Amino acid sequence: MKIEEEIRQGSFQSEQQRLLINIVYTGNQFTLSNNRMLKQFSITTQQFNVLRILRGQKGKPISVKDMHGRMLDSTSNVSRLVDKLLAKGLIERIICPNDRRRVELTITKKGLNLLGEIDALFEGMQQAMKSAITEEEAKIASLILDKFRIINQI
Amino acid sequence: MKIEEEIRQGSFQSEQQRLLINIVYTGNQFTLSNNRMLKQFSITTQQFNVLRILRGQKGKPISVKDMHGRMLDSTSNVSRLVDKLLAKGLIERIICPNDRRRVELTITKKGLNLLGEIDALFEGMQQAMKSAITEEEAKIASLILDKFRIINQI
DNA sequence: TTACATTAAATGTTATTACATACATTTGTA
DNA sequence: TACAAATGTATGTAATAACATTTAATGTAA
Repeated sequence: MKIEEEIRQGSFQSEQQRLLINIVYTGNQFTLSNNRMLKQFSITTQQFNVLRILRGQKGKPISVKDMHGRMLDSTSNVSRLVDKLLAKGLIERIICPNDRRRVELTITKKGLNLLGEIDALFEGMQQAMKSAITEEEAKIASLILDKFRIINQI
Repeated sequence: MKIEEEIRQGSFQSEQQRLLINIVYTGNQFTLSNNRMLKQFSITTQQFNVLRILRGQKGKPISVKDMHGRMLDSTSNVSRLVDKLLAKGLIERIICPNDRRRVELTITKKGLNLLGEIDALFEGMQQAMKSAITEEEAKIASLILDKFRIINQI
């Protein structure tokens, strides 16, 4: 469905404005759908993102600050996300001996196992995405979004 | 900057996966930037959206339910947004005489004036968007996003 | 008409956001 | 060494989000 049908808006000031609304709307939908999917595993999207970044580190620890820089939602409070994940035994938290201000994070086996379970569910979404648009279309859209993002720097 | 540089992620499972991350990240950035811009007018992005939908009605009232269906963030609690906007005198709220369950909303002159002030500020963003990407690019990206959104229906 | 289902809006509740601020540690410089 | 500035993390907070539930009005069928 076209974005103007989804939100029942007749017209936009410009195609660029329409795209802006489309991005925000589509992003919100994905986030919401992800939240619901992850609820059965008792974690939030943000916690899931922390876990995935840690898995991507392949054992190499990462500081709270660096984790923050890599998250999709730059306002997220990593300290508190870490608290939650620690309480569930999904990550480990070690104060860096060289610089005692720093806190290094790693994922536990339990965390990896949880991600493994979730991966299976996300396979379906991977397939759905591939049947919705081609690889070429995805590349084109990503390039346009990359350029479009500069308007935030104002 | 490319999305993989923004979030310092080396690679993605697929181009479609990369686009998904790109949409969510870009949408979050816009929302955040909007929130900050609107703060000087003491309204939130959601309240702003309600006001804009009401202005688009050109005087024709809209119910809380229909307002909900047209919002970008489908989880927003319109009743409470209405409370806030009412308290500021930006909208009016009338119980529908034909169906007393329904509540009809309209924007006040004060609300229209506020939108007018904000419009001026958004002009700059409109220009920035137009210099970032062409009309053609915006159309192409919107079409791809429209197709991509079907993956949420799973 | 009565009983029950359905619809529209409001309200309750708990967790999370979006900041601001504080705290501890380290760095740079005289 | 002393000491201000900078850095990394944690905490305080008021507002908001994400539901679940409730209230009130209407629709519908026996």
